[in-house]
Amino acid sequence: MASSSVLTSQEEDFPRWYQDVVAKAELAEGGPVRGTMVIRPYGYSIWEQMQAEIDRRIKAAGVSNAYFPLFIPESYLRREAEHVEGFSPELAVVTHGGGKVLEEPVVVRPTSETIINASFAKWIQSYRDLPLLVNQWANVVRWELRPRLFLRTTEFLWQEGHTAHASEDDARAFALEVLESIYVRFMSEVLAIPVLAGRKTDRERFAGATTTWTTEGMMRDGKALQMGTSHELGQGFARAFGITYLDEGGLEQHVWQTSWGVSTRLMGALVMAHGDDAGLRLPPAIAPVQVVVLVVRSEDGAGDRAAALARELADAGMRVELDARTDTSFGRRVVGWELKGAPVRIEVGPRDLLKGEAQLVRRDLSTKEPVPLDQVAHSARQALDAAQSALYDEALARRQAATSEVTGVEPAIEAATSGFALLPAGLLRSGGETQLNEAGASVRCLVSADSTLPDPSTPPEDLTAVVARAY
RNA sequence: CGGGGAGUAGCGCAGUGGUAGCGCACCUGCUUUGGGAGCAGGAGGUCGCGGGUUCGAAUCCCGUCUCCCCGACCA
Repeated sequence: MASSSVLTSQEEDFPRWYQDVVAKAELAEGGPVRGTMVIRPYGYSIWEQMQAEIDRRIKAAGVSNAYFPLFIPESYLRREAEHVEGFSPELAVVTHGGGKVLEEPVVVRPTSETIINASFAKWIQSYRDLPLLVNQWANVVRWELRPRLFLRTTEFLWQEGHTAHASEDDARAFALEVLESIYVRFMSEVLAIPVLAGRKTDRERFAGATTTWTTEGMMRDGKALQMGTSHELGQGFARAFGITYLDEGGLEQHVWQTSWGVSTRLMGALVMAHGDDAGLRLPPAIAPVQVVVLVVRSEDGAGDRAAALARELADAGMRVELDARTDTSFGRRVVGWELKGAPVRIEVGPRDLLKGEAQLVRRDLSTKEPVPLDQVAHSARQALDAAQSALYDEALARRQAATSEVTGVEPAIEAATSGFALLPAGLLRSGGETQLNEAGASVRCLVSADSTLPDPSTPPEDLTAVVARAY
């Protein structure tokens, strides 16, 4: 009867709670090789929603999808010095193929800058070929010693965009457009997670980038999660791979590039930003099942009425599932849907029909209220809209309450034990960032004084450092 | 790589030399179904692997493999 023992409570042990939810909501489980992950059908359906939303936005920005090989010649990685140095500790290298030792080992892509830029070098001849805007949806492998489902796995799924531009300004503008118009908006409007958009410090910068822009979200335990990055790559890869074009004056120029990605880590963000002790709380915009119509008991026409309601809701454009199982108790089915985070539940039983109503339950608030049968579609739509903004508002209020302004490294470390610390970056001086790292915290990003995206030209020491513990 | 643990049913665990067990999950039947139902019956294990000691090993000894936790990098 008690539903309290379904999950470890967040307060008791947040990491354990996370593991419990991922397992019991049937999102994912570990694969046979350490660090690998089986994404289960329900988890994958959420990822598919994310993909659809992100893909639509990427295409709206003028980017085309393509696909590049999983295997990359090892020599490609070596062409950009900082890039190979950054990735070599986590590379999976294939040394045998077809029963023979390979003449040149191939690496399983940890990211695709090198192999994509080899193509770009062939495709780009003239300024008329620019900008070149390409994205791919793919799996990548980065060998992980301490894996956690969705957050850090050896193999993960992502989208990686790669672009080439005629000027540094064009490249920078595009990197920032992706960050703000695609990532920040997707995360806040669809995932209902408020994020801080800022610049990475040199220490946290992507291997091979000149500037890394990031979006950082706060999880319910006060820790930060990097949710997406957009890099300015400068001309490093262009020089390494000979990506040149003739400008309007007939002069040979190297292109300026960007790359940017979000991964299945977003699944972890979704779980940890909204979930509570009863399970997931999915924002309606991303929920595979927005409304579940639950038949309490099928007697006295309740089953038929529920099925009709489900059709009505689907016709009204909602993603609906009818749960008419009679071989499982009501309580078990309720707990199951709470674990899976369905935003709205419509309960229909004989007792309700006698009163001409159904029960509408909002997952985000745990409120249950009767709704006249002929108004269910209208009420469900309203509840979905309300839940979407309520989840965002709650997450934002939580972050604001757990963010404090500090004026020194020590107070920043203290504040980071429970949330974000805003520290004038000039106060970090030489050893500040190291001191933070030794204490288990880090500079998640640099933002302007009002916590908005900083102007690219502002020197780091004039910005505000967001300090937190991070996943 | 340094330190600390663990390998027994799908999952979680108990079992210090004498017939392989418990909870959950699973199967069958009946009663149930308005917040993880009850009863009865049932299926499921080369006890990580190899060797040794012993009348007899999940248990003791030797070896070996794997996994997990804590310390440096990463979407």
